[in-house]
Amino acid sequence: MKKNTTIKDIAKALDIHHTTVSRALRGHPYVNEDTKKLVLETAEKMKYFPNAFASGLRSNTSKIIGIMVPDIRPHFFSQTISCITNLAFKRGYTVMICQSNEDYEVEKQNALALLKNRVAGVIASISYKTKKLDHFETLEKHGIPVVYFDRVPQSEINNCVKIDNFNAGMLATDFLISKGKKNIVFYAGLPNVNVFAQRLSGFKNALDKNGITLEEDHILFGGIENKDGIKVAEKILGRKNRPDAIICIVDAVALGILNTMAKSKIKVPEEIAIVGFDNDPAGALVYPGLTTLAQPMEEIAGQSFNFLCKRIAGEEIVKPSVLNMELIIRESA
Amino acid sequence: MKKNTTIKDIAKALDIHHTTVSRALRGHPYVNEDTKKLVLETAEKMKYFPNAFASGLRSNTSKIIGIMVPDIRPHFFSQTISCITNLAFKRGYTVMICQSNEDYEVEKQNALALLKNRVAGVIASISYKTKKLDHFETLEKHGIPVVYFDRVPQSEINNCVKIDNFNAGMLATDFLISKGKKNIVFYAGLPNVNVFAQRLSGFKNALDKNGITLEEDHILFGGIENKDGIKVAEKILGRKNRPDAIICIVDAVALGILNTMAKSKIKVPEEIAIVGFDNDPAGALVYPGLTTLAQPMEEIAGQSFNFLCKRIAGEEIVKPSVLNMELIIRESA
DNA sequence: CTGAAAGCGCTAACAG
DNA sequence: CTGTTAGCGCTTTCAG
Repeated sequence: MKKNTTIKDIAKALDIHHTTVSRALRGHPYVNEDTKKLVLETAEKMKYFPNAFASGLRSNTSKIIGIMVPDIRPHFFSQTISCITNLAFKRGYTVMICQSNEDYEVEKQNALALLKNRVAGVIASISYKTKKLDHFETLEKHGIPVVYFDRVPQSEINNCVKIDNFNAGMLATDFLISKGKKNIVFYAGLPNVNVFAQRLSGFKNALDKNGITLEEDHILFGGIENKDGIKVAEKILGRKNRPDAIICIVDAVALGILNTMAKSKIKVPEEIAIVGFDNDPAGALVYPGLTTLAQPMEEIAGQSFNFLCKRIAGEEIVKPSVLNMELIIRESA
Repeated sequence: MKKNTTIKDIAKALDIHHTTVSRALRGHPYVNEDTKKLVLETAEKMKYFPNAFASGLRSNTSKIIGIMVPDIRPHFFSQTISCITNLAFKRGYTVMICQSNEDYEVEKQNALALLKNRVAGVIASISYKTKKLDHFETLEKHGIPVVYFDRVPQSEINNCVKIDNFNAGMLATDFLISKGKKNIVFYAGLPNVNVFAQRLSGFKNALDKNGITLEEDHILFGGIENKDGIKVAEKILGRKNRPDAIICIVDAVALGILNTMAKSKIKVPEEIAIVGFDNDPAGALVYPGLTTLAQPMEEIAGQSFNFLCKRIAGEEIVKPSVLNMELIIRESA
């Protein structure tokens, strides 16, 4: 293990002061062109790499941005993280990624880890269980700006990028109604998850607007995994008065339903149309393909990163970004 | 923006020396129990957070580990990154994640970024285009150990966790033969990608072992996306002498084939059986479900992290970890 | 344009 | 057990 080259080493080699080397390296204006060139060449030759600790210690900030999510694995998060990482790279930032696994205590510790490392800012999507925001407040108090996306705290007004889920719920419903469906079931997943509740409100609103009365048993709750879709499908197939369409707040469940329908030889979308949410890539691979509402992931990532950059630069965000989901029409509806 | 509390602030408040505070905070043995308790309490009260820059500057290392992958988004990578992140968290590490987008220059810059931040170690899966390893050598030269997984450099002998792809290719083939299939096509994807070539060798070997002669047109090459599967399926369906099984080096392509078969009302697996690789989650959601070979992702993550911890601790890895893929039997074969 | 001096926050070595 | 001293590598004054 070789000792790292420092600016002092370069200075010694060139018999100048290390301050000058520092200046030359950073493109400071007050440096003789020749000196500068010489320094740059020598740095290259001596394999100099700046020490982020030392500069961080001085500036008390880094070229790192923190990303906090509940889980890296779902398509939505891996996709947005990937986009943000690419954007960050272009601006000379490296990303530090934390996942809470939907655990409040872990999320808290992650925030502290980012604080210790004095990240320049944080982009976060919070865990379902997070009610208290003190760990984020701590970040802000230490001058680390936080921008939220997707799962934003209810109390946060401006520093966030969110989806108009109400509108998305309407969009899905209107689309099915326009296809002549009248007997639409809405699978709302877990109660008291904001995002889901908003989609449900959109559904109700669309029915209302179209003068369709909502049947009591047309709203279902339950888990949000594939296997839950199988349960739902079986329940629905057992009914005497079968619905002619199902809207599902997550694709995983919709795919479970789709699968069960295929096995039961129910024709989709003729007998039952299905619309999901979130544009899971599997939806494009199944047959029939799943019609779904997609988050504009690149835009979400772009806006979040943009907001964060602004906040890092000291600007204030005065209006949140509210983006719409897009209907992706495939075969299932 | 509040100034951060430092150990000196605590020292001043308690009228003791900051060295003592430092010792107390780190659980150094030579500290009076009472003093220690007092310091800990005061630190808590004054909202002290250690400054990673300062300690990093001293020790020239951090509690950060770097993860380098070509792309965060594919299921395999998001899954392994997620596992590694969780393991790292338990050991007090934070992770820094870099993606190269299969670009050698970006990979190089990412390595430098990790170097600047003096990460404690790196876990890497290299880009297809990476032939020169100087950026990784630079890391090693600066005392940053690198452990490779999945896409490991050919020259790397010990510090890696890899998959026995040859064996996996055999496994898939043997399975189909055991099901009575004789006329098996192998879709080998891009030529000169190691992983794929090894799977192909396994296929050839299995045929050989079973006394089946390999037909010229039973090995196909092409892209590795879903749409390439559609092309392949169409090509095969057009043949007078249709194969009775297809092995596909990636699930994405296998799923494209499966989809086309469903559309063409070809019975799977009766008329054509299909086996994929990599256990894409979509394979579990389609009907019929895709039989596939799965990487033991948790084990890969665990071994990689384990190797890295050993290397950080100064131990040498004397034998690479070679793991086997597991056959996941669903309906398609 | 260049140099000198000081200090960011922390820890290691040494002396009490 | 505690305090002193020094220094990690860099940047920011301030003085030439």
